[in-house]
Amino acid sequence: MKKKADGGRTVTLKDLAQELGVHPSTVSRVLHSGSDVAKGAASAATAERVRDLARKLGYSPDPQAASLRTRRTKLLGVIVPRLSDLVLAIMYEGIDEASAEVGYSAFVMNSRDDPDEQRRKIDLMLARRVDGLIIGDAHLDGGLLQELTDRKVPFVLMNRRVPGYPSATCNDIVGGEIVAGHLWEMGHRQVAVIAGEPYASTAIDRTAGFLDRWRSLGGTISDDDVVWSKFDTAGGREAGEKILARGKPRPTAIFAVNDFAAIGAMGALRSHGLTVGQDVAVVGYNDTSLAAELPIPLTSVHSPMADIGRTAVKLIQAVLRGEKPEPAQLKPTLLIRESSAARAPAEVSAS
Amino acid sequence: MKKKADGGRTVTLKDLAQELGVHPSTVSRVLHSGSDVAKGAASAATAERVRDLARKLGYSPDPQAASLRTRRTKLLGVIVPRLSDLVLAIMYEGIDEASAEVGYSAFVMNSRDDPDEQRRKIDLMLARRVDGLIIGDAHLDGGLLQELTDRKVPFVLMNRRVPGYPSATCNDIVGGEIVAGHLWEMGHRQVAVIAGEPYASTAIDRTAGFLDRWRSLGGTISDDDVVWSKFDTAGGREAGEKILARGKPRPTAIFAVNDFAAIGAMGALRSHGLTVGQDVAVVGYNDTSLAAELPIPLTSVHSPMADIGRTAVKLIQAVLRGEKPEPAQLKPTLLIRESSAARAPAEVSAS
DNA sequence: CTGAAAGCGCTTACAG
DNA sequence: CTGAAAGCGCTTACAG
Repeated sequence: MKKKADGGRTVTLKDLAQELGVHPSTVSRVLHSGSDVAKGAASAATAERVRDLARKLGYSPDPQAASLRTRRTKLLGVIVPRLSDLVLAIMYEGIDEASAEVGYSAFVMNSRDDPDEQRRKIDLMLARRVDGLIIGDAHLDGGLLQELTDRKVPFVLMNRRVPGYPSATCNDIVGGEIVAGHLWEMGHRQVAVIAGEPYASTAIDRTAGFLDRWRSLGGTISDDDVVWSKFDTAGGREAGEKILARGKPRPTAIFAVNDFAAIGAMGALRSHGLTVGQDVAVVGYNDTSLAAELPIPLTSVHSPMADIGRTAVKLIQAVLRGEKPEPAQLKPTLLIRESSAARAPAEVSAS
Repeated sequence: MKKKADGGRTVTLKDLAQELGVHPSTVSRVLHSGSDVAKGAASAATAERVRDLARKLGYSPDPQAASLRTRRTKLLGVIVPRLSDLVLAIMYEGIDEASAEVGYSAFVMNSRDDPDEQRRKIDLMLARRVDGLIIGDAHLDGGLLQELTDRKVPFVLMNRRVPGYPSATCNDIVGGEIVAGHLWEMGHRQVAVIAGEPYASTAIDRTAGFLDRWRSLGGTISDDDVVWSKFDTAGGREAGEKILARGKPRPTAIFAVNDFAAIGAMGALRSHGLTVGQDVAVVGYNDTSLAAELPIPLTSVHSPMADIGRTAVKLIQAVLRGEKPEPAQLKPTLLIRESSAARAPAEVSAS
């Protein structure tokens, strides 16, 4: 743990210099040179004495002082819709780890997907002088992003992408395609999609991937088979109710672009006396830790959430070095579980 | 949004002073005086000119520079077991909001309930020079806390308490009592507890509250009816399996001290062909957003998670003012749902 | 009411 | 190889 100098004060560079009888600048130089040799910073002997004492006294440099001088805070700002969304929480865990590894610290804030709040939170981050931003709640219209670009604020997107900007996401189009292939193969021909929020690329891409593949397999699916919804459980339940209330034969399978929405849909199905996995197949997305452990385990597209967060950190580092990194799209994989493991029921009556 | 000066540079105090033809210290004084009158800081006229220009140029003070001078960073460090634990994520949302309101910013880090990691993360926080710590993963043995006290690091506990230290928690003893009362009233006489991790006060208090009330109602419950477990879904499933495998009549009700563990237990029950809410009642704790929306809605003790986070911020502020605040115990309430709404089944065969 | 100075802890050219 | 100085942007007694 961090040690204090005798007086109870925190150890400073000056303390080290004084005790060693050298100039503070020498100490600083040594501590910034490669750890083995003191390449040009000081004699090998001096360097060793400096490093030994620093270790002994538990010296840790004051980051605010350093950043005042270097004009870099080693701080990253992260904006997410909600940290209580498990998906974003896990991405943030990836960010936190990866940024610590490269000497950065991260702040997170919630925007609740509200444009005013996004602005407000970004301002708070910039007021704290973060070196760069990781934006996990980008909206497809993207006016805000253009503004940030104009103002030369370094940022990358995570979780949701917007064409033209660096981003770390799951390849959601492929994810949607995989689900279509799976359900088609299981014999389903009547399906519905709980599509999420139309301003989010995750929703758009997963849905588009699904529809494209479905149609290319010869399937038919109409506009009212696609129900937009909130990403949470309540939103999924609502969408599920809507699907069952359309006065046309109910689908034999439902693809929800998010596990929580899928769980909500499972609830709606059960309220109507339907058994998930038997009467209606359900597939979710993200493979959150819950999916495998639900009473009826949920088939879900696994997306490498922590890796997406880690990748976002790599990308922002590149941006801070002045590069323009390509969007990274990480690979999804389907995990088939009880909720969609049975073949489609032979026929379906109007619900 | 933050404006830049003409040269693209960030606006500084000096810029303001220069443009107004006054001394930087005057600007600083004005900006720190109460917003209406410039009590002693400058003439009303000067004060107004300063404030107008500051607003016009979008001046925002450099926090690292200020903190270098004031020796306070307005930074709070928060340690949690896992941010991907919904309960902690919501508490953190409360912290984030409340600290922003008082001009603080918060960092979060995961300890995964590992003592070495707790130390490491605390060191990282202190290296960043946080003013104080909010610890959400305290272990009851508490050696670490004594150390922090000795080193005069300001901190408060949240979520889990340890006697003798300031903390913001749910009144978990009362929470456990309420559940015992409810299950007793519904006619249950054979019950089991999925108790969580024995190093966490949440687990200990909820279990103890339950057992005490249960016995005072005349109920009997033996040691092997209490199964310790991890707090997550997988842990709950395991514990559920263990309860069903004991070779004695299965309980008619299970109290899991955590919603996720409860969901896991529901899964285990279903695998054994049992229907939750009919064959076996299940009660969880925290009333996470999922509980109400599950296929079989889960009875759960609501704990005011966001409020607990907000309260922790209030407490740490008090500690930073040199006070010694009393532990705050927020009130739980029971929400009865389908998983425990039916009366206990009349008789139970060995499972 | 306002100015001038000192200094928080660090880093970084610049000398020598 | 090492020292000395300047300065990052701010705040805070201290004068006047």
